[in-house]
Amino acid sequence: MPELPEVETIKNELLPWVVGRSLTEATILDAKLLPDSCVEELEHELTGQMIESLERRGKYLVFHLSSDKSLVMHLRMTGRLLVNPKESDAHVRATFCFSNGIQLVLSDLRRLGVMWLVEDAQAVVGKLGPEPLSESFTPDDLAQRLSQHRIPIKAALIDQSIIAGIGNMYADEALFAARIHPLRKADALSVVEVQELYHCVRGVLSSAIARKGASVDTYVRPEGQLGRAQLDFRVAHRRGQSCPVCGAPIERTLVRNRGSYFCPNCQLL
DNA sequence: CTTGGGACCTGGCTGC
DNA sequence: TGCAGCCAGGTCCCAA
Repeated sequence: MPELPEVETIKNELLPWVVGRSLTEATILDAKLLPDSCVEELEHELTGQMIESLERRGKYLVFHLSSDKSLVMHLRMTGRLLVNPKESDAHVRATFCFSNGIQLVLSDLRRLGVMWLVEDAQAVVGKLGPEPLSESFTPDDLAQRLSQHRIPIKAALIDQSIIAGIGNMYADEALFAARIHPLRKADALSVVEVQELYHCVRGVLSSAIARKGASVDTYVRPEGQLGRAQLDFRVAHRRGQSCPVCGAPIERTLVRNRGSYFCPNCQLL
């Protein structure tokens, strides 16, 4: 599932294909993709537009167009962006043809992905919390934000308005690395614990970007290769397997209705 | 106001 | 073998 490292990888690998290129044709095959606009209007508005730049904000992709509008995309659980896919695909939801002859395909098995064409991308991404990997984001920022919430720390880490880009998998990995139980209250962590968590969040995300994302479930990179970050996972999706630190079996519990994997011995409540 | 839980969506897997 | 039900989870929406 695309979280920050996966979306960052998609952005990096898509960049050379689309930036500076013009859209010759846009085809939306699933109206559910557009919560706020109609298919024909959006197809028409996109045609002829040049992609001036492409950026990631949280888990969103933002295509800045020559019309000064922005196409903002969220892949949610199973959305994929593929360049010139060779294999046939029953879940294609949109296709984009570019002036350099390439075809960009949006495929989405569970149909939860969405996109918006907006005057100002802030209308979509404005409510997001800080980027965890930005230089301006400090341990004090994290401490200040966590201190305002009584919710489980796991729920706080995946709340996009508190901090942007972390999803279920990387929240579990960061909490394991920091030896913090997912159900601890966000505002009850010590200064030392928050500092440790800050470094673990950044470490886990940076390593995953270096590995080009985690290919669990449906994630593949735009040119079809798999990511390798899942090979580093120590607790995520490893219920029953041995904790790499102490050997105890990894457990799964629910936090806000999300499966949460942790070591009951290393991460005490 | 905050917090928590369900809905959305589909296909693979598990267990009876 | 068949099939019901669980599981995956990002975000929105509603209720307490």
